[in-house]
Amino acid sequence: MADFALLKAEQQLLAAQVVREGLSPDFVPRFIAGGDTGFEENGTVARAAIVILHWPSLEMAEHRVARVPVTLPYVPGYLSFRECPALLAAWQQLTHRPELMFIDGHGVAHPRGLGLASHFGVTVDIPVIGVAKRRLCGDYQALSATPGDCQPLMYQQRQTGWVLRSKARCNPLFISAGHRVSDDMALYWTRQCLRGYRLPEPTRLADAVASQRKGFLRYLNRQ
DNA sequence: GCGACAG
DNA sequence: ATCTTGTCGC
Repeated sequence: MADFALLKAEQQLLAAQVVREGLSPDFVPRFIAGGDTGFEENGTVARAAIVILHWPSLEMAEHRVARVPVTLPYVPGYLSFRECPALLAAWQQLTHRPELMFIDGHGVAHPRGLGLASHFGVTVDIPVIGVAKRRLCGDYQALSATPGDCQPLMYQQRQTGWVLRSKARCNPLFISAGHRVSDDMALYWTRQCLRGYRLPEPTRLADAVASQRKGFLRYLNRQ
């Protein structure tokens, strides 16, 4: 079994390296990436997918998948140690260098400020935004039913991100800075990448690739 | 002690 | 995350 006390100490060291600012108002990326992880072989193998999209069209320019044996069980608060290896393997296969990336999971909206998006961000040192579908920690005021509405996510009297109603009749998204982005820019760019679905395009497409949705891969290989 | 708990 | 079809609601 893993030594979580040791992993906790490592998280604290990495968390100290997280930069919660970046992306000036005039920032214009050429490529935006999206990353997500799935599992196969009864959960013994992690399958990470990273997609590269053109900005502002958000059309896919590249997509890579990496399979890596799982070394740790899923334990809330320690997810990054489970998924980072596979994500890094996919990252090394890329031929494009994105200026911004979205990852399925929390950034600093984590008990020790080091969710997957922050862990990966600090490791590759590029701007990363965390997009989670569920809350890990923190509280927030109720959201209205209006699409686009948002509320700050608070944890121990500090804002750790935003809760965003990205689409009508859908559960909200939990947006947080991963690395080299501010809370506001994380929210801004997430909104910029929304195209009518609950998830922003980078994460939505990475999820489609990682989960190998039937018909999606066939769709990619055609045209 | 009890409840919460990303993917 | 994953095992899985149809079904109710907007």
